[in-house]
Amino acid sequence: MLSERRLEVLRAIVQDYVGTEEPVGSKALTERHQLGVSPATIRNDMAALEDEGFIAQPHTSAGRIPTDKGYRLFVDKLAGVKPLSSPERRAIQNFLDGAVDLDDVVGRTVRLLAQLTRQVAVVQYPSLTRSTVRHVELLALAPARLMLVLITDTGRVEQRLIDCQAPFGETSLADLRARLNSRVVGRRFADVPPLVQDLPESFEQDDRGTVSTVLSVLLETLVEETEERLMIGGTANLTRFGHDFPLTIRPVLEALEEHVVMLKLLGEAKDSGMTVRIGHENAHEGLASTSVVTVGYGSGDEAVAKLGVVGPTRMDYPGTMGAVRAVARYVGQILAES
Amino acid sequence: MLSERRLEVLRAIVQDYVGTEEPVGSKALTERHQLGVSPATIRNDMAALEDEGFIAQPHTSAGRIPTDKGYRLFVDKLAGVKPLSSPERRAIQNFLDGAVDLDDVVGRTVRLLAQLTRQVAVVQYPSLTRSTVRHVELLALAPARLMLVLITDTGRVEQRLIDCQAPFGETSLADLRARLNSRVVGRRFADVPPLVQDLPESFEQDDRGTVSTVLSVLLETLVEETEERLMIGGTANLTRFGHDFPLTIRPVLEALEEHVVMLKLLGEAKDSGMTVRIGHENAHEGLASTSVVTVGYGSGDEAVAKLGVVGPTRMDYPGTMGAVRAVARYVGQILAES
DNA sequence: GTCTGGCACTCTGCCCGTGTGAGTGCCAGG
DNA sequence: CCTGGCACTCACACGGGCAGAGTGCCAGAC
Repeated sequence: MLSERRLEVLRAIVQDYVGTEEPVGSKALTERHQLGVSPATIRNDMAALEDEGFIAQPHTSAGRIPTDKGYRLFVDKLAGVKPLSSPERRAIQNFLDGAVDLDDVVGRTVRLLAQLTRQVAVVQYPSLTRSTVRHVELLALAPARLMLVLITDTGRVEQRLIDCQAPFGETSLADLRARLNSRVVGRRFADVPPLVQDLPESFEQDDRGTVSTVLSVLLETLVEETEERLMIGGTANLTRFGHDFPLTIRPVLEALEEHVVMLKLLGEAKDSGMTVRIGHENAHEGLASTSVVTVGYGSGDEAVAKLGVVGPTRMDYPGTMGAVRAVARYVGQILAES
Repeated sequence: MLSERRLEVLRAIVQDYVGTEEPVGSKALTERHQLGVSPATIRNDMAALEDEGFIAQPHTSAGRIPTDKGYRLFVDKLAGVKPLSSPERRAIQNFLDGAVDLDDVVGRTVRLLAQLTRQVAVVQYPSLTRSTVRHVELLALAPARLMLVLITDTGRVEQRLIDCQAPFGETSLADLRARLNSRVVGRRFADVPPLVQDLPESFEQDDRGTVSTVLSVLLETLVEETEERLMIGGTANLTRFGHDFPLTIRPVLEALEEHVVMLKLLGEAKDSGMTVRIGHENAHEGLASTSVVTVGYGSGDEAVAKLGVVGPTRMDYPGTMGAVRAVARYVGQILAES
């Protein structure tokens, strides 16, 4: 087990390295922090920390930098979550309050998070699996052509075109619309299928085919749209990444553009509470030099989606975690109100 | 006026520079191209081209590189549009044919264009101003709370919540829905306002307020949503930009994220035909080192939106223009079919 | 046992001078 | 008007030398 002071040394190394972006040496450490011991002692501690794999030196006779494992220890044991200042809190609230619809909320959140953390922000749209149905609408565009519109409680609207085998009368349409709504409004997506299974039976022979088609399209929409969407912003912040540009940021940009990859990444994080994945802990190779801080957010107690930031492993963890948590809270509030 | 050969020299310089990314000298030129004259002669021609501002040298005694003005001349007079190979065409068609809805069409188009040109792709969603109304739906969510859903011929759906001053009966609602649709379906957005102006008068006193509110929300939606949306992809290609990274690509990334900026950029381009804006011809400062190739696309004869790519001024203009034009055509076809 | 000061050692980064090569401009002659 | 020749100019790569930061280790103090 590491002594108290050695942990303190690690903390100091992380802090200094995050601030200066340069390997930090024993002398500089004693100057900037009140450790109460001499550089020589620090050197011994550093050697121990290096043996344990928490820090490393880029070249012999350079200062030390934290390893992924070092950051991990720092995040788990040494760092708190730094709360935002109250002007910052106010700014967040003001900025988010202006949103007019769901796209706007997500868009503003992304920009906010990117600005606040000066990193790349990722915000997942509220997931449909956990949402409930607010309304199902059926329109006849032509005698044998319907449009299904699904409205969720998070304000999303999905539409699907349906070609029917046989014309479908206005009366039957109104009937189906009413019955559908009475059964599914307010329900969670996952709960819908059994509730509508027997609907076709209550219709006349001629209409049953169409009713079945409509139902299957509806269920398909519920499932399909579980593929969640996300919005990404602040990629310009990648330019502050490091000195050896192209090699580092190219794979990151590529990963960010592959929304599938990012969704998988978010999916691997805990549903509630904050998750920090550091460097190689990220499954995706392109993100090996980045850390990802994510947290779930939602309108009620339960998280309906996740948001987070992607930045260099050398990031200000307490600050970033504070910003991510705060933004998630406010977005949750906004969603609950609307 | 420049002699035939000097134009030929400029063309050769542009081609070589685009290929090698290095300043091109007189000797290398005579080796790679059959110009039929000696390096010394080329040098004279180069001096003349430099006097006219078409080429420049980064340092004394380095080769020449084209200036913005040089590229302009190249694009206007010297370069054709390089048609795609037929495998490429087939790939485009196959890839776009798989799209299931508008978002998917736009998403696939962006990815396609980015891959094909190896640059950043920008695709504007089909504009609402030029679209027509396919259906307007009114739903009662609560006695005094309506939802307006607007469906366009390009497959977009917009919804708005409306709080009414007074409860609005189901009969009146059906009435309003029917009258609205009979008047506006098939109309262009811009033509709608005069067509619905007198609607409130035909309703009973009690309902007039609500009808007016609904109309104003509808008109607002038509106008508001004229703010067009766009999708951007292929930003990872920016890493192939140049040697002096951060300074060059940072402003470009920033500009790309500001959709407002990009929309303005697209707006400045011609509505029909291809537009190429080279370097400083772009109003936005961050894009001074990029060229933007755009073209309108649409389901019919008329363009409903634009798409294009953003790349370094040193780009393969004929190839890029060919890809952009081809993609625009196929997207137009897809839109027309759906 | 633990901390400390001292010392020798090892690198990296920087500066500087040199040399080479690519490229130019100019000029005189075909 | 084209060409070959020639002198000139830089950017860039190479290599030595120097300074500085940082380390590891060891012997001695508390």
